Amino acid sequence: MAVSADSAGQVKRNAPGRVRQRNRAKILQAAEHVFAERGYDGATTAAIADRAGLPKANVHYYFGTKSALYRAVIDSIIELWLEAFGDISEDSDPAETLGHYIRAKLAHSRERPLASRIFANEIIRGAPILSDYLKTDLRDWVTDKSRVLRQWANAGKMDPVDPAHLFFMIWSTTQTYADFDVQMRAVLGRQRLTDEDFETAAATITDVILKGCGIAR
Amino acid sequence: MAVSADSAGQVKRNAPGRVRQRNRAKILQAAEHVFAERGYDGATTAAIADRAGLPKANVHYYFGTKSALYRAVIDSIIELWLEAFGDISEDSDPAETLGHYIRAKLAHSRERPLASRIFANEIIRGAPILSDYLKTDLRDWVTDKSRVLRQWANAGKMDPVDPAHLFFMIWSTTQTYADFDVQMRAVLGRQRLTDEDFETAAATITDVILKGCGIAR
DNA sequence: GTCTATAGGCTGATAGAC
DNA sequence: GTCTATCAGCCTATAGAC
Repeated sequence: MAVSADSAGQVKRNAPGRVRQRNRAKILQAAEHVFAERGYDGATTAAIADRAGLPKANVHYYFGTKSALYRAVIDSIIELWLEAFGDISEDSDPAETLGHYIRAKLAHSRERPLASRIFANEIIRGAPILSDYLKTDLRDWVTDKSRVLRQWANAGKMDPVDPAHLFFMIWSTTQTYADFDVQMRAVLGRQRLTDEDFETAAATITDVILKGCGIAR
Repeated sequence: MAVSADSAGQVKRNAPGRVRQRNRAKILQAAEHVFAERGYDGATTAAIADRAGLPKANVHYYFGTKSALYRAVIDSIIELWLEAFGDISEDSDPAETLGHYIRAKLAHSRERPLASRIFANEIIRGAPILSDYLKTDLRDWVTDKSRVLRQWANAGKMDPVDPAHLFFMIWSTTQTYADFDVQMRAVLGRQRLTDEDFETAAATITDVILKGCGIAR
């Protein structure tokens, strides 16, 4: 079906690999939905194929096994995670830096709730895939940034709050808007969380945490 | 096999219903473990029966279906949830009341992590079972307690922080110690979270949130 | 009340025609 | 490269002997 590249090796339309790339992307996107909604065991390759609009056999053709597909989805999520971590350095202003970090994490919860839920499911399951990442990359990141927070505290820019537990607070308060979305909608009586809800959330979390850490603004 | 009650109706050993009650309890406990570790779809009745030390057929004999067993587990969890909510009333002292509430929620995360994880799984799945509870009991609780927080704010006892979002902060920061236990152990480099870790967590969350809400102590 | 044996359905995965 | 047809295994649930 695909039209090959011409004699010069240049790519025309439907070049080999184009369909492949598009189908892989379709499957990955569908898989993200289904894994987020049903968890690893609850997700079926049939449901993923249906959502992608492809026959089930193609899922196995492109990714081999369900487990490999899950890994591919997890990998794409981890990339996003690292981006969201952003820069926290000694010279930057605590209020601005932490405020920006909190808002970035919250925006991520809003824009990529599926990624957040898959991550949450993976951790609750005991992180069979992500265990290494948590013990290396994430741990190193926290160690590194903790140093910065301690320097801020020494310089009198903030209270001496335990850095690791402070990060746990920031992560949990922001991720809960993706993972526990249903609960918040029920409590707030919304069909969907609105712009205003997210603004109130951002303001509440930022105000409480910055003030709670003794960071002047 | 069971020895019946004697002629006076008094219960001797192995009275009818004793075995039933004990086996039901064994199955419920096993189910809590397996549902927490694997999620609803990942849990199998065989795994639950194995952990309970009973043949698989007994699970169905006592609870009928897997779904009914899951509901029974969820019901027992919700009872615990409501207990943990405790009393927050207008006359009580904000610092003491909220501090106590935060510590109670954190203690619950430590003592009943399985219940917390099952609850988290249920919410992430879209709360098929708990939806009604969230929209009624939980919503009413938040509405009720929000009134108290607003009164505290009007009386100058705390900042006018949005009550619902403040509760979301308290829930997420405390529950994360159960749900994301693996992540914290990886970051802190622990095999298990220690007494000291939980004390640091309690102090950090309480200090930041109370100070962040402008509650004097 | 208990438990073995088994039915019936769904799942991940693949063979093989196109 | 694509997709239909199909398999082997596991899952929930139950029938029926004890």
